[in-house]
Amino acid sequence: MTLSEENYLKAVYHLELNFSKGVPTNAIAEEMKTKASSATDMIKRLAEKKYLSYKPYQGAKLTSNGKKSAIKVIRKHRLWECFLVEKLNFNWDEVHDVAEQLEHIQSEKLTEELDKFLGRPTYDPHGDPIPDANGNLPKFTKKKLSELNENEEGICKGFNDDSSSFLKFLAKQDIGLSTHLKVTHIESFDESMTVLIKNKEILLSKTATDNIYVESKS
Amino acid sequence: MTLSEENYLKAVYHLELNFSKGVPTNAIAEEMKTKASSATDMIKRLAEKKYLSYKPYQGAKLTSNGKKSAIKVIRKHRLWECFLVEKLNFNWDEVHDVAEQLEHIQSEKLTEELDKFLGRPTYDPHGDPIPDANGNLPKFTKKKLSELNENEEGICKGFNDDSSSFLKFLAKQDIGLSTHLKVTHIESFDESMTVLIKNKEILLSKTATDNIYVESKS
DNA sequence: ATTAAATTTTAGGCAAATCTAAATATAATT
DNA sequence: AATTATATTTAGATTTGCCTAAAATTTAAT
Repeated sequence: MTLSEENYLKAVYHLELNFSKGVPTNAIAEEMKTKASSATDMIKRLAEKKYLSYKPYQGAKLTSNGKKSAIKVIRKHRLWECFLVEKLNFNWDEVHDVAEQLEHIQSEKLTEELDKFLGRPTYDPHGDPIPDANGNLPKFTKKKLSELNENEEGICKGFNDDSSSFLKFLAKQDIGLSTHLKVTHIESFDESMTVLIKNKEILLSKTATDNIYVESKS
Repeated sequence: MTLSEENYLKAVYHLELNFSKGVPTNAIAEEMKTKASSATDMIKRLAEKKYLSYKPYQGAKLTSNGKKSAIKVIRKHRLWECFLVEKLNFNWDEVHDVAEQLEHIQSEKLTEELDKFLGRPTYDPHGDPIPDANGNLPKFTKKKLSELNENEEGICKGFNDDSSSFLKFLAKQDIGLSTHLKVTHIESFDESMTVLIKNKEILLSKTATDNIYVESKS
């Protein structure tokens, strides 16, 4: 499989979350930052190679084979992101471009040893789950903090905004991955939230709670 | 610069050690496992881009620019080899193919942080010197153990044979990177060597001493 | 020095991945 | 339902990197 084919598979995989009954050519083209005609060409090739099923004008769907390949790439991407952040002092917002390159390195042994070296992480620095060697995702429904109700608790599992100002804000409030938190109050008029973190009560705006992902107890 | 261009530059760099007055097209083609006509094509492109100078039928020579680019790739290759061996439990003879892929990852920060993470190594697991960020090689004239005279000492800096039988042999004799050794006797009729390693005298065949590199005191 | 052998280059083609422009099919609107 | 707009596909070109076969050049040998 070529590098470009891998990238297309990944794109289709991500898009299937929003287009469950066939991913439109245009959506793929947009995701790949290319033209629809180029996307058509590639879709045809991937269909020929049985990575996806495709009928003209009806969009594309990954086969189980295609899905498996996509997940392999995603696994590598997220493992490398962990490596970059935890071992090489990268910030969350710096890892993506490099991980986009590293995810295409072909070596079963490398992936396996990297996984081991990192202590078999289950989430990447953005809080996205890392598939295991068999392609199984940890069953974890990512939920926005803003979706929790009063008195519900959760464990912080990721963030949706990588801007350095947001990161600084989080650091100041002492919020990080796997931080435990409990919603003590929700202000109805602006949906701001009072949250208990490490025995301290903190007020978070709706904008903030929309960008924090938690794993909820309930 | 494309991946293929980088590989050609690296090939020419290595070949210049043997062909100081212009690297023949055929040598490049052989090194790249491709045909002479393909090599000609690429040489022309690299010449156009000022990575090397080239006159038809006269072979190729790297420009200072081309040399700099080649050294950058080599630096990354050797750093990754260190990483694979020291952190991910690869054996010396397993690293090459993966390092061939990793050497093309583009990220100044990645290279710099990897170097730091590894403790700024100066030699890779094969004993080859690692250029620093400015392209400077540690001044170390690689010498075969077989080139030492009686009573000379040296520090083991690399091996030329990656076969697992040779590696096992080395392990059994307790010879590794940076092992100190002293030549106590050379048998003139077969050039076998008696070597003092960690207070033990060991007999090594010419075949063995030809494949062990040392940094000599003198 | 002429011929023979080896090396190198040119010419013409092919596959991957992209593009623009034109044609076709589907969806939306009046 | 006919028309307009949007989405998708096709057709034809381009670039990179490779190939084979033929032509040209250099080197070696008689």
